[in-house]
Amino acid sequence: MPIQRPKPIVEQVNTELRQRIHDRTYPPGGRLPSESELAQELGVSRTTVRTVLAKFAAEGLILRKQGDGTYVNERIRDIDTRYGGMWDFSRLIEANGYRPSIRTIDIEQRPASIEEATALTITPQEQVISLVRLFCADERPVILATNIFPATLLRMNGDILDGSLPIHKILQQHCHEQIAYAISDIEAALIDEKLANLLTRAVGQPLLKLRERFYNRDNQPLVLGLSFYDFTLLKLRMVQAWG
Amino acid sequence: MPIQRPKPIVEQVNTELRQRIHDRTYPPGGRLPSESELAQELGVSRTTVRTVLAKFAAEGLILRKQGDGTYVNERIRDIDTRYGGMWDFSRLIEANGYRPSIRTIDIEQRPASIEEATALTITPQEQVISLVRLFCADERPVILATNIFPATLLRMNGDILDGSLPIHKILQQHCHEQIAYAISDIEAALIDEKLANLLTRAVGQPLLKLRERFYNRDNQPLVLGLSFYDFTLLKLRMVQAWG
DNA sequence: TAGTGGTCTAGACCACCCT
DNA sequence: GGGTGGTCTAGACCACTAC
Repeated sequence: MPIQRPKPIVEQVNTELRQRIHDRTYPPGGRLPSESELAQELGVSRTTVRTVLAKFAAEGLILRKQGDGTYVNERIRDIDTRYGGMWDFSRLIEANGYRPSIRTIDIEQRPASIEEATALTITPQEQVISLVRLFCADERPVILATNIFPATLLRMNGDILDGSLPIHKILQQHCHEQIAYAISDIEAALIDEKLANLLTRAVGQPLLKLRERFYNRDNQPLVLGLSFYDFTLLKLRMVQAWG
Repeated sequence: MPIQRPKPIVEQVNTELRQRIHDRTYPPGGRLPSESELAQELGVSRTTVRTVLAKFAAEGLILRKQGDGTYVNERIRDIDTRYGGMWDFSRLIEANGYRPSIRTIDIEQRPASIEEATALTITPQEQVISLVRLFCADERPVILATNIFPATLLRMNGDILDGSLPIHKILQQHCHEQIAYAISDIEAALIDEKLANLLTRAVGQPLLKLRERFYNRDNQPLVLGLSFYDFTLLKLRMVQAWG
């Protein structure tokens, strides 16, 4: 396990310890070495180790007991808690034990609607890119996701969007924009005929509906997301740790 | 603003700075003093200030720009992002701008079902407490919440449960147990006749359904939660920050 | 009592943005 | 150049738990 100086040490320690938990070097329910031991072994300060362990504890991945030790949480070990879980549908599908694939249903450039223009702080005349994709788990459709962003964000105009990428990667690659945070509203909806067709489910059944807005560090709206989520195949699971 | 030594300094700084953002001492979109200035003014180390600011940044409450400064996120300022948001329904109702109230629908002691016993790691013969409550926003019913926990957890047997408390306070007060983390599954459901009656909504409309499991630091299951959530009145909103 | 995690400090150096 | 946030260190002291 070579710690390389040029890359942030905290990131390297994070990756290494996460790996050790995942590959059962530190078994489920088992105790980790003490912070001092880890610091010495990895050649970093105890503060650095604590930064990483604090992150794990916030995810519920480990349980820390003062005066005792740090233990791997066997209930969380296999849950991918990085990011909020909703950003990257492919990872979500993988975390549920399926093989992810993506079908691009539609991609078009058109003027923004009133609502879209308001949310993106542009004028209704301005052009937006609308990207509609179907995420599948083992070839079974589970999520229908629509993303809308201003066409002016596209740096390389002749470029063809890579529909296999998660939306934050598309922004990064095609627009040189970095997503800083997202606000998501979770709702429920009924399957209509169009959705039933795409998701191969029965009309009238309940679905999860996710409305998302993504912003960069300058608080500029980048993308809108509207997703329909078949929770019968895919668990939308959140872990919340106290403190 | 008196910083008292006996209580954790980080907590005091957290409270103070959160207050300043909330009461517009640092106005929406405005810039905070630099970390060094804050450290000096509050009489703490820069590390301590950074610990607090890192937490705010993770909630999306502030936006930090290297070489520039730290800014209040006007889009998040009024969103209560502490805890995951789903634990404390009364706070959730308040955060949406309503006055919360709670009606206890039913409270009983009975043997655990197979599923309950499995989830709580007890035997089906063992007794559980079932607490059904209706949370209202300005007297309008919005959440029907059922909590189930082993009767053996109750320390004071003659005691009457305080139905006005959030579940983690009940555990604390009546069982001397501290919730360390929770796992929540978010689903959608259709309103049936019973729900329609309690929530005064039409049969067949979609609802959010939350399945929650709460654990203590020893990874012992404490409580199960099953809640039906009327998202038309109450936004279930999550903020996810990148990094 | 020994060892663990919890708290907090002081300060070094770097990368980056502004003017 | 001067100030900002980003990274990292070494070490002190405390609170708690197990033995």
